[in-house]
Amino acid sequence: MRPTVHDIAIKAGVSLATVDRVMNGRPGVREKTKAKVEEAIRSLGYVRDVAAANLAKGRVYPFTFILPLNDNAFMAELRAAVEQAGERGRIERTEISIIDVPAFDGDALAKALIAAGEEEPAGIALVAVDADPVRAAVGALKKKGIPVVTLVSDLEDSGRDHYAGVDNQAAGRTAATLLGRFIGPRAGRIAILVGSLSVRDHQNRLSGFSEGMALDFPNLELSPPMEGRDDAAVAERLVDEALAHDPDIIGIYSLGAGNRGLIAALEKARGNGREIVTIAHELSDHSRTALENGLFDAVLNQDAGHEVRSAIRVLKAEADGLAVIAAQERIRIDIFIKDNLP
Amino acid sequence: MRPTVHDIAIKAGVSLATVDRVMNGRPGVREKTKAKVEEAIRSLGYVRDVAAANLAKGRVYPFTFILPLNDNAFMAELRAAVEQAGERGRIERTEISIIDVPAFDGDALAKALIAAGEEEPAGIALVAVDADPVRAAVGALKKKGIPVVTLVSDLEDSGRDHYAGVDNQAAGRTAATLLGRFIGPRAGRIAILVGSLSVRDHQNRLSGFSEGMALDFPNLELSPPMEGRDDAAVAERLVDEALAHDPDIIGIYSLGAGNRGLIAALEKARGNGREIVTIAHELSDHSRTALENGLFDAVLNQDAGHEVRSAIRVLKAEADGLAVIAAQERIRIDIFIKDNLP
DNA sequence: GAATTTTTGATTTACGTACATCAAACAGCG
DNA sequence: CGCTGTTTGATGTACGTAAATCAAAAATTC
Repeated sequence: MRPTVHDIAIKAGVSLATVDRVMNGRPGVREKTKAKVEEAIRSLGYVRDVAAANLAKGRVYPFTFILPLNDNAFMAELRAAVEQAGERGRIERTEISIIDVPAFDGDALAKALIAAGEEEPAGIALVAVDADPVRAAVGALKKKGIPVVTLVSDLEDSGRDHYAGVDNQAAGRTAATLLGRFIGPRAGRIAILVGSLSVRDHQNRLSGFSEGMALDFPNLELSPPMEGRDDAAVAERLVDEALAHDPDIIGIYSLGAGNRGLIAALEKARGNGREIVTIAHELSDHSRTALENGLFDAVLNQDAGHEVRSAIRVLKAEADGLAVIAAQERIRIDIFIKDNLP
Repeated sequence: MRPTVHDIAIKAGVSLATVDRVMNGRPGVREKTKAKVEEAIRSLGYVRDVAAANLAKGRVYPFTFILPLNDNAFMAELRAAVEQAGERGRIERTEISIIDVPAFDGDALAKALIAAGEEEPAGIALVAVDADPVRAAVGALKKKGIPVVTLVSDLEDSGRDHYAGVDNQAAGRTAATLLGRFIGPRAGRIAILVGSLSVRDHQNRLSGFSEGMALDFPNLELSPPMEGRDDAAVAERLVDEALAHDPDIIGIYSLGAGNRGLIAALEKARGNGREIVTIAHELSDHSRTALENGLFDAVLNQDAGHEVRSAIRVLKAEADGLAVIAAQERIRIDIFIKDNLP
């Protein structure tokens, strides 16, 4: 049977109260006694029953998630994941509230952060926009002692406690390798569709992709990136134009959202007898279908659910002043092709 | 504040005892009263505090895992995952014991299953070997009412409750697509290295691979599969011989374990100026290094930790007579290339 | 309407931990 | 030695649920 605080008390030859004092860092215990208790804990291999502890504490963790009002599938999934976590939160004693902000708008995000801080939550998660007001707002939150984690898109030099998202540089390199190898020895040009270069994740993907391409595939040349603002209509127009004006385009890397528009453009291209090797990001109903019918050759994905759960774990740990096992919180870059769709 | 059983009792105008009777299916409650209570539960949105419930029940779930004595990295990882789950089990109130059996030995496995059943555990997980005695043993366990899940390798028509592992047919197809596309339009022959065709997972991978190859890559011909018994030395010899005798081999699909031997053979081939496009299974230190230095082009992986945790979740649900959300328990086929290593 | 059975209520204990309070034992000091 | 302050013990309550017991009330049967 698993040891309890009672067993510790007996083993250490002290009272329950003293064990409690040691375990919860309360004052009034001599060093010698403390050592005895800690020795007993070690030798019995005691681990605190977290469920019982939480039950006794009755503590709840109010967390605030700040999400961009983006109508693409990935953000919808992310939002759903947060909401789901909120429901399950009743069990994990978290209480999650969501604040919406316009997408790609640093000032609005900074304002939202400050407002969120007023409520003194136990932690804040945000999808960062790379802008100085945001950096400042995060700094202010940290000064107030509120744990902050960035979600999906990071913000360097902001003092955030953790980044719950994929290594986007690596994601870009992954895309480069797959695209280059799928295309093979042919020479040609690659079009790049980004959402916005004002978010770190897109910047990093682009840089990783360019780096990987330059290194391994001299036969392929990159066109300057097109900014689609994660909007299907804009993306469709941009891709249409690019394909029309440049017959040498034989591959596309779409590193943002707005896959619907890209798919529409690719369908037209296929109608004209043109096959373009394409790699996109984020698995959704649309991108899944595109994989199945061969319009997309691969999709790189980050699991929104994993990211949200990781963010919550980290926020909780920070709130409790516990250490975070970084390796355990690493979010994987999933590669999907038509054959390994989940 | 979250509603408790007390709130339910008040809302329904009954006593706590009656609420308890309804919630735990105890007898002695009129239909009308039961309906009142259930209505209160619904309207208040009550969800049982699982942590508190488990605490009160003090129930433990003794589970038995039967694992093959295989010295390859994947099985070691699987074993480690089970052991880790065992330690964490103190919290989740599971008590996991491991039974070792010789690898690929149906009779030994069947015997172990019967012995495990004698102990009347709350559930049994096994890495199945495709043999009739095993099927019979599983059937006997089910007749005794013991939940059984297969792990990593499935066993059809055995009555097992669940399979916690990847879709190996799909994994084989995935390998075919990647290998075919990486090779490109060149013609040549593909060598196939299997562990043993007496386990379902290897059978299924092979069949998926053959199917995918035949369908999409007529330029590539398959050599008959070589059985390496997941042993590094055997694998090395087989691959050496194959490469020596057949200069047309331009790709290898290794669908079992024993990557060390394969890597050794590939290194020799590279020394002779021969580059072979290679896809293997299971991410380990060896295969990771092989990816990094280009000996492997892709590695397909199943996350042993996920599989074990899924198996435990399912066993627990079965033991409690709860439904399993199959979609949630699907194990993904991870694709790794040099750029997205975790 | 009395006897019987079924249903419900009231109350208690337990799970493992957190936290508070009060009393007792102890140490150090002049 | 008595005084002060520190350390420890003893004890109780709480968290939300499970499970049991016994008494009381209601419904059913004859």
